[in-house]
Amino acid sequence: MSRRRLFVTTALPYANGAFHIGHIMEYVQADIWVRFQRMCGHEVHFVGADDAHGAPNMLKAEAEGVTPEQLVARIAAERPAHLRGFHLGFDNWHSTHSPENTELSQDIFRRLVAAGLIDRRAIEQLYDPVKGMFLADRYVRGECPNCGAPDQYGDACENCSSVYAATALKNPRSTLSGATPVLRSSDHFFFRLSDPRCVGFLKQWLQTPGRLQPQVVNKAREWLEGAGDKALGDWDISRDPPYFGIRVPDIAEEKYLYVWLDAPIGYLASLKNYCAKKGLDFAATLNASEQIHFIGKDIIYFHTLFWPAMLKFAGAPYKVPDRVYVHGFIGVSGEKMSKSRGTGISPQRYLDIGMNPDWLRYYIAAKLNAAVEDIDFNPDDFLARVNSDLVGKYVNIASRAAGFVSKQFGGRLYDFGDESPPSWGLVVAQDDSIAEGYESREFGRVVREVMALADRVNQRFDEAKPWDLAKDPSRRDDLHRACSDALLAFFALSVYLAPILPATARRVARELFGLERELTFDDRRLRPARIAPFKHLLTRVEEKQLDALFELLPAAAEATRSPQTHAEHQQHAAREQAVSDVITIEDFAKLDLRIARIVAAEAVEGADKLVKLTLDLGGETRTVFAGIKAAYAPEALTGRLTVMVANLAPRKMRFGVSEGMILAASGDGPGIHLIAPDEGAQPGMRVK
RNA sequence: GGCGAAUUAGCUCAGCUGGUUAGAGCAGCGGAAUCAUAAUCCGUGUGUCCGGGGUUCGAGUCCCUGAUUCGCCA
Repeated sequence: MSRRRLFVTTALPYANGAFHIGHIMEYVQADIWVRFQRMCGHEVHFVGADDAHGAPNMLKAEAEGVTPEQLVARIAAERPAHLRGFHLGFDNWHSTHSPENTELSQDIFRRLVAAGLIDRRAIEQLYDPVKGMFLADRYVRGECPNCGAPDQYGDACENCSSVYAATALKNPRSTLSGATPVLRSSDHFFFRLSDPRCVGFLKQWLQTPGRLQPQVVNKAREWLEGAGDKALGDWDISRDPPYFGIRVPDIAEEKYLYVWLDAPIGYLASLKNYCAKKGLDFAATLNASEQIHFIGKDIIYFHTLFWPAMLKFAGAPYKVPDRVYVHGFIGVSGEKMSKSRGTGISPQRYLDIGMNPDWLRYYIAAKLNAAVEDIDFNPDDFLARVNSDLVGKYVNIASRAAGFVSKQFGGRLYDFGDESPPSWGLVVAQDDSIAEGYESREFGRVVREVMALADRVNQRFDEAKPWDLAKDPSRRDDLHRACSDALLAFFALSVYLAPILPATARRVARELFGLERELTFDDRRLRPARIAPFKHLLTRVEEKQLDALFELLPAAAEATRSPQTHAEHQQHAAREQAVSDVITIEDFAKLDLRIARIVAAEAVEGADKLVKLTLDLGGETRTVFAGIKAAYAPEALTGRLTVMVANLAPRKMRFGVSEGMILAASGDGPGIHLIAPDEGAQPGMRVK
């Protein structure tokens, strides 16, 4: 096979928080694929970057009292340790807030202007007069213009699922300040995606065989070929200040490129930054490489319509993506993962409590295929799978055979010469299928095949009965052959698993077989001559480790088990006068208490005690139902600061989902007393 | 609401363009073995292939319909 040159990216994580399990899944998928390509001798430039711009980052930084740059830098500082922790072999990790990205984004914008694909149009938008900024749909709430449901977001109604413009909401208010937004006009730039040139190009781009998964092509075509009110629209790509982003070039006014325009360009910026470090020519490298993006299904729209069209009409040296590989979401125990609510598995915690990253990589690989399907992380399944497959089957081969060779043959493996050792031969014969599985991202199939081979090797070893052979000096040769065969097969299996288990395979190669270089896929046929005394390669997953990983979940389970409302919950808690059992500082640390600003409060119709609160946590907005109607008029609450439990499991109530709980004191008598922080506290600050 | 996807053994999942009695791993049960991190090996599956129609000599696989779950409708 000729040497491929590959430029591989993963979707850029938003730089306002740590990695979550979904990011790690995507990186593991891409990393496995990349490692396999490298093992085949192909040249890969594998890059990522932080997605730094946009309103949410700006607001979060503001809430924390830092600049957006400081916020982004703080998040960026965490990245390397997490990436290394999971053995993710990115060549470069950069940021969209960088000179390269500014240059490339402005260049692409100018070229699109030159191509006649950028329009300037005045549009009317809701504007927050208090905050002094235009409001994206997510920052406006009001009554649904269709069904009248209260407190709906500015884009769609959760009650009647009608879709509308934020300007259509009745009694709208800004979730940032609580103020009533006003309509204001401003000029925006639009990318003319509906231009026949774009549509024509995209139709052809989408259909190229091998470029996209069929499901993705269908989805994209649906958007592309939509008619009537579903027709493809032009894309609003500029924002007015204040905005954290890249300036629209060549105009006097202060306007910024929309974060979604500069984010994918961050792929190129990271490559460019990498090329500079390596002394490579950026344009030449880009053009010589297949450009491949791994993304989640949530951002198909951007990567199959805007992104290729932008690149196409920007012209050389830019080139359109060769392939976009889409994966589904990862859930935990059947629950949907939520970025904001803290459910799911914390990758940070996984590493902190010392769990082996290869376990997670293996489990993810076992569940992944090339389709756009969601997968589920199930703790019991994880434990069973890792322990029985990796320890029970795979490592066991080396563990049971190595002792004989070390003790009886001084670590020397039998020389089979031209003869093909049976177990080894069995394993090696499967190479095409394994390679094809990796190439096509059918990792689940690879894992199944490798484990089936491990089964066969164990079976043959059993049939040879080396423990009997060892008792019969005349059969010494048979013993040597059987054990060596098993160990050679084990080595070949390790080569197969190396993309998935890089750390483990590396130890096998170095510590057992004395191979000091990186493994290649050709090494599957290598027959090492010696093996060092066996030492444990992988420990088993212990249940208590999973308990530690999920420590936050028992509380969530408790909360969902009982149908009591928050109001009752709060009152119930207050009734118990005796001081509760002693807890440790660790127990206390589980509580994530935050300063929250009540930006809106309204009585809940049909509920005696409930007030529906909209809380600003500093860049993040939560809805909480609190049983404080008896003590507080909703109007009196708006604007004040209080303390909330930010990591309380969300609870579905009759009137909506409550995403936390605010703190209030109460005694035997009537009266509820909301907790308020001292002056200077800002929304989002942690209470501890 | 419209469009789409999913629904296969207790659990996690394979089943390509329809073709013999529907499969794997794990768990369970029975047995063997003792080299190995209680790992391994052998044996063991009466599953309404979500329900209901239909096409066909033949359907988990195609069509219609219903249910549930999820997604998209930018």
